Amino acid sequence: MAVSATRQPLSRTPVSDTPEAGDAGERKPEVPETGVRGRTRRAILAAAASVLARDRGATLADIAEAAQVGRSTLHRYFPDRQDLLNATVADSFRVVERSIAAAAIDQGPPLEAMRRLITAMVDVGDRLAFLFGDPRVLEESNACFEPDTFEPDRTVPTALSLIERGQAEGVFDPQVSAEWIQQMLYAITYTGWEAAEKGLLPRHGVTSTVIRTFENGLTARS
Amino acid sequence: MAVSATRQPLSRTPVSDTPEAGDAGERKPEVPETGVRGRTRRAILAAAASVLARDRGATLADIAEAAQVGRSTLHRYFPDRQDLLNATVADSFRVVERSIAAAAIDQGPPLEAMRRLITAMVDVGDRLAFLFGDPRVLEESNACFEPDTFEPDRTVPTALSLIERGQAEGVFDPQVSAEWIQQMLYAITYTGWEAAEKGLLPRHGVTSTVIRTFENGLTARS
DNA sequence: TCATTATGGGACGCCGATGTCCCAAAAACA
DNA sequence: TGTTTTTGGGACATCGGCGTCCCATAATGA
Repeated sequence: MAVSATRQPLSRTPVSDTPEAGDAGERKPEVPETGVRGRTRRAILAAAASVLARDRGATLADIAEAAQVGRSTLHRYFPDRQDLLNATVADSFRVVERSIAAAAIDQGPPLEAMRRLITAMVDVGDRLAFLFGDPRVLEESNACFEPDTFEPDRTVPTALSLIERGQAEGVFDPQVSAEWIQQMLYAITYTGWEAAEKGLLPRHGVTSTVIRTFENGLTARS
Repeated sequence: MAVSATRQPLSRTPVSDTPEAGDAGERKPEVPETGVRGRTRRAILAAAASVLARDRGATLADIAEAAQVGRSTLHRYFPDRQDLLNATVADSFRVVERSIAAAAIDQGPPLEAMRRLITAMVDVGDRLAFLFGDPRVLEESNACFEPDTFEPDRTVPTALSLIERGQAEGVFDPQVSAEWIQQMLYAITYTGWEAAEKGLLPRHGVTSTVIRTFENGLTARS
């Protein structure tokens, strides 16, 4: 993995690259994205995230096959490999953000909020694995983020803010940096996802195990 | 990363592919591996582990450059990319095993043994990052391991045995599987190495932070 | 049913990484 | 110093993934 969530990327807002969503940004005089196109597009994006999460360096043919789509069709939607990568990053961000937003981690006791956050993260495990599994995925797609469009406040409450709030309230370990806790949050979640992936952990047990490890570590509680 | 330490690979013994070490296995009628050859060979292997740990998919030219060696020289020592990969895996195993062996994790209280183990693992962080950073690295080099040469008993005491011993003595969490603890052991160590790698954590603080997180998790202790 | 749109697969050229070969220069050794 | 070993870099062919183009076919929808 790498689980490198530097620069709390969840607080960055991707440049409008989501055609089917709101059309606030620029003119979209292209085909109004009929239902068919939207469906194939989403299928490709989902397949890309899923395949790349399990195998970085997967070929475009692999992704097309996973999406049950011809390689030409894939190229028709995403001319470049980089285009596909950027779009998949942006799409995965939206999926993850939506899941996290539903957890309302800025409300309630930090410990419970963290449990909701972990649950939300495990739910979108493959997207997280894609986004943070390889540091380069994010770095290379950084180009598609507008450095000016920083709106860290108007965005989804970040994990980091929850961590800092928890530390301030004496719930999370104040001896280590908030960034470390964030890194470990991703690392533990990723490990849980991976363990389930290879059958080492039952799917339904991932969340509780991750939460348990996050809160107690790996020694026995007295 | 991936931190996939399935099948407790540290208990497997690679097929004799270490020319400069003992010559117990087979006839080695080749050049008796003079000092020069040994040094360049080790330089290449170290560079390969280091570079590949930080960038899977690094090119052979990258590795040669990092080893301060011409690309032809690299090919002279390792004709194939796969050859280099296998040799680097075997070499990294030896380095890691040696470091772990020095920790004598089969002696003393489990908690202290674990602290020594973590210290030893952090010391060879880049080797671990190479070995477990990408599940495929190990899978693909599995071919160079003799399935018959299984000697799980005569080998270095494994982390798993320490974990099981600790669980039996009520020191490590008995509610989760030993395999999960092992996975997390690699994951936390890897995260610490990576954090230091990107300057997020001071080098000297990695070990203590990893130990702290392993033992206590990320919530504040009462 | 008919026109439009989307799809899949094949053919092709391109390019970077790989692996091989060769030779002159540098280093090691006697 | 002279011989042998080792090295680095260039030249070359190969291979696989990528990106483009084209066309017959299937799906959509009016």
